Amino acid sequence: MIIAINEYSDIPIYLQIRNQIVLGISDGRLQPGEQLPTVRGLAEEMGVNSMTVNKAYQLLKQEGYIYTDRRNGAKVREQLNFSPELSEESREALQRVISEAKIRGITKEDFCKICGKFYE
Amino acid sequence: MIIAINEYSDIPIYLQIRNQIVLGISDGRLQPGEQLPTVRGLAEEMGVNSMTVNKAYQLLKQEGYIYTDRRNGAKVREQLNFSPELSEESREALQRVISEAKIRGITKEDFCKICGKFYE
DNA sequence: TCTTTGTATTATTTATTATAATACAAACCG
DNA sequence: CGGTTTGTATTATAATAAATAATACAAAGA
Repeated sequence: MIIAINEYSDIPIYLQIRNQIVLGISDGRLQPGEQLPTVRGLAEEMGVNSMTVNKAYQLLKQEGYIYTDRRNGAKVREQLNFSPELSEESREALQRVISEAKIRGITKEDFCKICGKFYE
Repeated sequence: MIIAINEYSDIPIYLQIRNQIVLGISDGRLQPGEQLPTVRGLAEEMGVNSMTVNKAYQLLKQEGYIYTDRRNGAKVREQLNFSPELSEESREALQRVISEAKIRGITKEDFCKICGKFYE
């Protein structure tokens, strides 16, 4: 899976990496059990420091999306056993998005249509 | 309107202020044309630096939510004439939220229900 | 004139982010 | 066994962002 960063974004690189991998898992481009690039390999490919990639992997590991093995690298977890509820961070982010939507006059129905597109 | 900040949040104070004011506008706690607290007043009330509040107001002004007057302070804009579409930032944030929701097994229907709650 | 408003300026401190250069333990490979 | 590759730890440094502090200014109302 191609991971590209936007150097002009105000989102830190390590978070952009984390976000893209989570997105890849969610849309199936990364399968459960699939091998991720090595820390050094991805760092070189992206032109960033390997510790920056490591930071992203540490976060993904802590969040339960991946696991790592000293020898075998990082893999997507086979069973992503999360609770079927949004995290606190996501709920707050969603509230911010919806507050903007309301101000812009986007109806609940239209908003759900937009969500549907992201759901595919 | 009460503006409270979470000092343990990883969101900068000036953004927390900005977010709460946008939220207040969206749910009607702040009405169009309504006077906002003064920069210095709000800073003292919240126990933060006045330049931090000023930074939030600058952002809100730039985004088109409020306007300021050297003598009369800051007010919510009467006509919030935004395009009826989400900003790029909001769309990206929504995509991140939905990617997490999908991984957690939350269906599109359940997600729309959650959105409905935020819409009131 | 005095006060209050947002704003500008300058400096300093703190925290975060990113890079750099190594090093280490574990485990696989030939 | 020796060499290589893996994630990880360490230490230092640089760059940037965030927050505070202390003033000062122009505008405008009382």
